[in-house]
Amino acid sequence: MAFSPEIDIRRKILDETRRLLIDKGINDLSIRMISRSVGCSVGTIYFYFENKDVLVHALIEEGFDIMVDRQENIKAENATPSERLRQLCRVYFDFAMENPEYYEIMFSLKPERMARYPAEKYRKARRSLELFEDAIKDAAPHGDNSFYTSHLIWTFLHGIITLLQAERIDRRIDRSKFVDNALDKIMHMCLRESEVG
Amino acid sequence: MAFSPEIDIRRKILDETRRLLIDKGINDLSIRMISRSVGCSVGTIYFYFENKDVLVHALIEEGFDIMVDRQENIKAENATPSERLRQLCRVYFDFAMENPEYYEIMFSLKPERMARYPAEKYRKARRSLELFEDAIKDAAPHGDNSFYTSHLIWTFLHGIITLLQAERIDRRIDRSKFVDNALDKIMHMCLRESEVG
Amino acid sequence: MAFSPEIDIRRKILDETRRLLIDKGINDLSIRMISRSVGCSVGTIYFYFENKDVLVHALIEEGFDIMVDRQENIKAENATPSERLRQLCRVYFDFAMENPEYYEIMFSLKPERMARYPAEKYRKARRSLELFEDAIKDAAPHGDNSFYTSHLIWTFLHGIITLLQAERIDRRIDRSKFVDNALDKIMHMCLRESEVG
Amino acid sequence: MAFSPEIDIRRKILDETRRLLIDKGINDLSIRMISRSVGCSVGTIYFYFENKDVLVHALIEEGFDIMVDRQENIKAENATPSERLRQLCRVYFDFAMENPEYYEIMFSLKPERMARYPAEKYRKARRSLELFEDAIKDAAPHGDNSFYTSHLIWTFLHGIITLLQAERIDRRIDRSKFVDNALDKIMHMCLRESEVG
DNA sequence: TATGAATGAGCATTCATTCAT
DNA sequence: GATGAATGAATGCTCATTCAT
Repeated sequence: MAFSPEIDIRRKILDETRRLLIDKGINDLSIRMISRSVGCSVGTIYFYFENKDVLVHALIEEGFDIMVDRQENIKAENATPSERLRQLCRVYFDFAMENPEYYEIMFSLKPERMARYPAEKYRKARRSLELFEDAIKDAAPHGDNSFYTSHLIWTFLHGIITLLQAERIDRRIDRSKFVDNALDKIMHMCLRESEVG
Repeated sequence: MAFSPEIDIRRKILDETRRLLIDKGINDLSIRMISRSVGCSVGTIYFYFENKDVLVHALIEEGFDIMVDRQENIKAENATPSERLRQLCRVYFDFAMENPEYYEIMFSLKPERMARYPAEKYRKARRSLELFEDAIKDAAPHGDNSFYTSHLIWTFLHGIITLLQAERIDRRIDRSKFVDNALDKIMHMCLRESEVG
Repeated sequence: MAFSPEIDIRRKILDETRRLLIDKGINDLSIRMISRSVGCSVGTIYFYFENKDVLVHALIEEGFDIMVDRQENIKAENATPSERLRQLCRVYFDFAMENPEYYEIMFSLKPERMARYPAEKYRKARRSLELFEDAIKDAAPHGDNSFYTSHLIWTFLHGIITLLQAERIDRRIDRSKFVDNALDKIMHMCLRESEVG
Repeated sequence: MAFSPEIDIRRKILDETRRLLIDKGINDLSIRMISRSVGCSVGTIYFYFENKDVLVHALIEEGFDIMVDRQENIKAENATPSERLRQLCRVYFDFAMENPEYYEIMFSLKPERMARYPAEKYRKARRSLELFEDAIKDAAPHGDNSFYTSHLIWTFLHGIITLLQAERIDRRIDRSKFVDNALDKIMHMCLRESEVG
């Protein structure tokens, strides 16, 4: 009971789209390009995805699935709460740097430029941030502004990620040290924030 | 030495392009549209600008001119160095929020997706960051990592700006308070960084 | 002798097609749309109808069935022959105005632009005109040009109908009065035609 | 000072469009088809005509120009008023039969299926009908319902024309006699109408 | 019977760019 | 300097139709 050579065209469409996203970006991505890459007709794309936005939405969903899955499966039984928070940040950062195409459509698309991401799917998108919140609560249990703080951490991470991906960070700066240092500061901020603020 | 009735078509092209950029965004900006707006032929655009990328580069340059100009003209004679640093951040943030389309082409375009921004123009682009560095040196004269710190501040600001512009920040969060709070933390970080690190 | 749950898919296809024809028009009617409406696959449509033209022919046939049925079932036992003729005209006119999309495919499609309407089906199409002929014979029994006259009446009715449907008739003209008046003239013509001509 | 081989592309586009309209009809007319026929690129069509509707509108205008011109230039100094009216009808009929493509877009397009014909152009479209009105006033000066009557005549002519063009008229009917006979009746109607009504 | 996956050609429209004048 | 005519390739998307299962 062998698989046909075209194991799963839907899958192939998603994969090729992702691949193309990396070097073309969302704006220069076209259905025809994808169909050429996949080796099928344009019509076939439309058979699996109602339109271009729906196809991109499917990829966004995948991205959140993968990222949140990684975040939830951090193995750190003996780690201190603050070590866990730091690992969460690392996982977020690493996911972004390893999957710039996912990251771009997940966090950089301006809503006015494409159909609104369906509301029901937003829950998963929010899950990532909730994990930050939870970890902050654990690391600094006396504070109650974990919601606020999680956004601070997130925006900081996002800034580093996007400027690195846009190649705007001076090459003299050691990327790894920079991130570690930034995370140190984030950690510190969070503790003070929760203890004091 | 009279001016021709069309004082400066090149100027007019840039002005109209800027205007169009602001309400259409870079991706919906077309040469034809610009020529229609300016009231000249497409050919004329190509007379002054080799191609679309060159025109966009000119816009990027203008963006930096405007922003750096604002940063350099902060009037704060009696302000403390740290107040000045804070104002610098504010000016950067405000420029970004008031000119999202400029900000996007200045900081979010991925270099592999368009003709390389000419090396000589990068100097002006770097000038903005140098102003941060200088302000940090003043505010914390004993440290020597102002280069590093300026990048930290910058990435933080950039993260907030881009997530706000992509409408990813929860609406429950008061934008103004969030930014002020973030700036407080940035300031604090910088001083400790410079004093201690 | 139980019916299958899908009593008659062919019937359902025709019904949905008719429904769609009415609010979309023949040109915006697509096989896919029909299959979606019916709840079957496109293949199923092709199982019952060789191609789109055949399906449209079936619709034309239905149109003639409905119209001729109405014409034949005029209840007017005590009416004079000329009153009956007038009613026949009214029924024709009303059918056309109530079912513009039907009327269009029945009478306005140019034969060179689609597969020839099958010869055997033309009989029913002609039936409508024969009813006019019969009525004219009754109303003016002495003439023998009822064939000719029926065409005159028909073309007149058709002209009014199509110009009304194309919204070319001045709005100041009261549609109902206009038609009544036209019918008066048609009647008058027919009598004279038959008596004199 | 010889003409270039492409005397006037705009003209050629209009001519080819007209030619294609004859056997394809408005619904199966495509810009690509036209460009192929003309031997130019699609872009060239769009250089001369903003879009498909504008191109068709230009043809409609041409049609009215030609038809009204013919109607206005009837030479009939010694003719009686009723002879003049009859000639007007003849010219209308002949124009329609000789130029079915013009006639179709001039009088059969349903407004919901394309952009509204620009209001300012309607004046010329109405001119044709006004000529009928004037002729009726001359032929039957005592009546005052020439407006109404002109519509009657027009609808009658239109019905004959469209059914002939759709090849719905029985071949046994002699087209020329049929029209003459119909015109007789129309004439008669008009006189009575005006005298009596 | 009925399906669903797939195709290839088509649609109107827009684009950056060229080039003779 | 500046124009305007022209192109070829691209865009997202829809279509009638086929066919192995």
